[in-house]
Amino acid sequence: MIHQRECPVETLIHVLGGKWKPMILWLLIESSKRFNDLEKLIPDVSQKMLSQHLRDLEREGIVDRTVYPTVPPKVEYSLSEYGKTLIPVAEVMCAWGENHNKRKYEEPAS
Amino acid sequence: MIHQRECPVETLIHVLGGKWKPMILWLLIESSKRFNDLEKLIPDVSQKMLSQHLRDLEREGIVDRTVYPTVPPKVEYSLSEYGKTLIPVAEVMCAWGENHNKRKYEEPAS
DNA sequence: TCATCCCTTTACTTTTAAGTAAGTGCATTA
DNA sequence: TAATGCACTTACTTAAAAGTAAAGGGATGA
Repeated sequence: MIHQRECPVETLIHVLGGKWKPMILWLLIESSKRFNDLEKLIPDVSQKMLSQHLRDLEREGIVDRTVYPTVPPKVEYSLSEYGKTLIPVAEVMCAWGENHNKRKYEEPAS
Repeated sequence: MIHQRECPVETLIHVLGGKWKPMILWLLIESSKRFNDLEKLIPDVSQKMLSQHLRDLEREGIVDRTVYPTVPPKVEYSLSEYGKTLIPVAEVMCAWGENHNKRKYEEPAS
């Protein structure tokens, strides 16, 4: 499982690597959401960054983008079937991250 | 396990987030290594970046730094006990990343 | 007629990360 | 005397990521 010269950990980190992508993924794991919903749920994200990161995730096949041709337009973002393969990974990462945050909080002077 | 407002996935990505940290972790999972070993094993890393990322990982408690007061100096970097908690996480991330790379290779025009 | 809503895109600026090159210290070897 | 090896650090430059502000398009409601 472990080779010397390649490090696929980088791949995952690259896919989820932007400043906002983890949060977007997290919210879409919960349920599909519209652009505006995400904008409201992610404090301080700019429309540009949200749009850009959603397009990145779409390009990787992780997120599906469904456009309903209504007026005003409605666009729904959801995890693709492939994107759902990230859920267990995200959960493991989440668990470690939560523990790490707790650890930092408990012993800030180490 | 899933909360609305926090996303600990970000924590992990932040800890492993630099350009070289995943590779460093990967190599240290395999075995402890010296500065020069890492430099040779990671193509194109500069001493500055290697040093900086090692210090980051040390600060997070993931990597132990052992100095042997010999001349020339010998410094060994190894995974700390805490750092070893990252191994299963890295393996899950690695597995997903490998699959993702394969997928990309198989259908580059999706 | 004018503003409104939603989902963007574009042009420009600022911030952050990474790269480059050189230098440090000290003991051993040539 | 000078060069070598190891493990860095510092100062400076460049590249990448993110932030800001504004505009667009097209139907609907006031």
